Amino acid sequence: MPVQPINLIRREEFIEAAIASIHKYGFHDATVNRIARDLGVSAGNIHYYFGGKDGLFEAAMHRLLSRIRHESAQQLAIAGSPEDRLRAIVSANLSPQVFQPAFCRTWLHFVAESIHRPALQRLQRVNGMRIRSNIRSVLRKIVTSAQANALTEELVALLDGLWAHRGQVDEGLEPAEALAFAMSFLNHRLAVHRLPSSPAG
Amino acid sequence: MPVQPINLIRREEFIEAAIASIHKYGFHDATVNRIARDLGVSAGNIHYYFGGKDGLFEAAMHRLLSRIRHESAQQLAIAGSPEDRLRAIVSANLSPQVFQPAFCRTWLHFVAESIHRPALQRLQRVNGMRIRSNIRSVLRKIVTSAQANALTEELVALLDGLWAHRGQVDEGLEPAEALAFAMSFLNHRLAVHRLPSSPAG
Amino acid sequence: MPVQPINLIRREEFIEAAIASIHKYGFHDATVNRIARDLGVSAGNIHYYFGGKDGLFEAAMHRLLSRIRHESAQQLAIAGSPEDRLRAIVSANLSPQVFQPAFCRTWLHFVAESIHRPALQRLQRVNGMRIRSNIRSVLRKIVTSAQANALTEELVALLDGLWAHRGQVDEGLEPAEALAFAMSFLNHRLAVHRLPSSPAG
Amino acid sequence: MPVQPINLIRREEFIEAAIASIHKYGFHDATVNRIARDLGVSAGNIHYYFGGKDGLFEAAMHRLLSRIRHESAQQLAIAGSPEDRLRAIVSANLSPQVFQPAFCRTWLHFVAESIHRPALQRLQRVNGMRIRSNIRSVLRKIVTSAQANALTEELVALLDGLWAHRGQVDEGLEPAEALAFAMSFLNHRLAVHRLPSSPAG
DNA sequence: TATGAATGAGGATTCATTCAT
DNA sequence: AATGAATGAATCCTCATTCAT
Repeated sequence: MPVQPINLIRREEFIEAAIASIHKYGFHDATVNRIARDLGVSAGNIHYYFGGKDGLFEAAMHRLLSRIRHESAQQLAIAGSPEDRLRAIVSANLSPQVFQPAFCRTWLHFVAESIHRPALQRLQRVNGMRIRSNIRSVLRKIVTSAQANALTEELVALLDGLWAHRGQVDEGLEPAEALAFAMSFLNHRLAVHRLPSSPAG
Repeated sequence: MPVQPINLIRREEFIEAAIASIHKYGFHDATVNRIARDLGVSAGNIHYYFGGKDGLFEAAMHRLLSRIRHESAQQLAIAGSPEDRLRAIVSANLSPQVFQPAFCRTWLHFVAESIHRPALQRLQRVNGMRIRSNIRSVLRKIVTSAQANALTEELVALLDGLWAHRGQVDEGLEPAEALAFAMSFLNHRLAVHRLPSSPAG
Repeated sequence: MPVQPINLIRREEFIEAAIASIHKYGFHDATVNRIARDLGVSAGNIHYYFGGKDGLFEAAMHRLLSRIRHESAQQLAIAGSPEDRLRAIVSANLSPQVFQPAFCRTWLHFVAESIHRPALQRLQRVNGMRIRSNIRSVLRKIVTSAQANALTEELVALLDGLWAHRGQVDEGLEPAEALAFAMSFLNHRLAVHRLPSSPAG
Repeated sequence: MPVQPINLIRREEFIEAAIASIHKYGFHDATVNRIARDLGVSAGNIHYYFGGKDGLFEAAMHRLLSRIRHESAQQLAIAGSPEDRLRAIVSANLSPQVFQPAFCRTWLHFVAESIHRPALQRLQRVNGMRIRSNIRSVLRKIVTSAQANALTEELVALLDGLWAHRGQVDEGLEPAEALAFAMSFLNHRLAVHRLPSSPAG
């Protein structure tokens, strides 16, 4: 059972085919036969390259989260102020490259399935910790630690909610719209903390 | 094959068992046999009462959404001002009665599955329209129509994100915490609009 | 298990419903539930009146063959010469009362199923012996014994073939047409034997 | 799911096993499991090769009718005069190769089942048209067109009746006997038309 | 008599997986 | 490296049958 990445290009093709199949047929109906057929190869290859269906799906989820992480890294590289960095993270999670139906839908399925699948759950948990850590560390430069914690959860929930929405409907929430909503949230939400006095005062 | 609700009590038992099974085994492994066995009856009954597995799951999703709707109605009944009504809606969606792991997890599965299942999608779509309509109508009494639209999407996304989070981890986000995050969002977010002048000048 | 003909009228209703269901749904899909539902009663009654599905179907086949036998008896009662008697038998088997799609189709199913069902096979065998005996006894008054044997088989095969045809297509072979074919056969076939010398002579 | 005849030999094995199973267990009890088990393979193969049970049965019926057609073609190839051709057709339909219990019984089941199964009905209909057309075209060279039509129906009904008989009883009507009856019919029936004047005067 | 809820065996079918080639 | 035939467990579902009411 050679699991070594002998042929990385081949693996990538399978992973993309898997994501495409989940998007096309749904998680339950994305069978190894269909994934392989859409790729024009035999189903046996999936076991050769990934050890089995679970292996392929884990690789696919890993790939999905890597793409988001990569997008964030790119946007953060050109960001300056803490607020710019925050906007970079949000922007990265909603960029047309990652915030596309196929990705959001597959992510939604992975999140739902991850509950009863340790391997997927681990990936999801690590990713959640990473993004929260990123956001929190930036926020602490702007607001108090307590406020940073709350705001982090709000922001993560908002992003997850937008992804869930995008994954549900074929046409509805375009990246630009989603970004507008998120930026609206961010601007208004941060504005309160920048004020000299509490509004309820 | 009576599809009409002949024996409503029996149907409720099956629906609860279905939700419990999805929570316990996951959507994919919540088979008719397991659901029936956990209830101590024969699998054939599911087809007798619901016409099939899909029928049961549709009824279960319907039940789930009804619970949330019912909770909202109750909380709204005692709410006075528009802001109170808004908090009532948020509070209802995060109350211990509905914001429980079994419900959030099942909801997460339903949302993911609904994409390729017209019957579930319809339920989800109607529910989404209803909650957005509720929130928007209240918000329009506080802020401008444009602001109401944006705020509605932000709030819905936040709630969906919190539900997704609660559905993913067995122990993590308690109803009280989630409510605190949502209220924090609501208070700070509305505060901006209550200010005499925009902070950005 | 009261199998006694307590309520003969009720039994007749079930039998007619069974034949109608076989005609309507086909033998395989004529389930006890469907038969009972079409009659507006509960499926349990079939077991009460007939001991089970097999009992009902045996009764139905018995009824079917009785109808043909009854029709033959009626036609034979008014027949005079041997040739008239022969025509009476043929006419009875193709009369509009018995040579109807529902009967022919059900008969076809019974014949096919009878092979592996002793109870049905016995009925079919007895019926076959009876009709052959009837035809042969009449023929012996017209032709030689050897010729009578051959002609009997030819005539029975012809009638069975016409029934099979009528059972297969919804609209095609009307009783009048079938009767014309059978009479054509009979007249021409008997004509040969009435000739003073063999045609090949 | 390859529907193309990739492995024709394997397909033939399944078809023969299907016919044997229908002969052995009856149509209703010829389950995919039994057919596969009798062949010493797994039931899944039937779906792999034929797409399902229906596909196998359609292929089996097709095979059955092909055999008869093939037999007719062979016999017709060596036939000379119109009457010889007629005898060839009759002889082909009653030859020991095709007029065997397994075939006649399976045919009987197919005919009965074809009523509610479009795919089987189409095969049966096409076959009926072909054989009628063959017989009629030969008969038109011997008798008038009107007589040819009637005689065709008589002959087809006779053959169908003989097949039905052969399919019903395990041992009863041997090919030689059936052929004798059919030839008796043919010779006597044609004799009338060869006479200078009708016997009825 | 009659009902209809409940059963459980048995059906076709799907699918990940294996393995000889 | 790749195929695709073959497997067998597991799934949903159907149905005749039973039985308390």
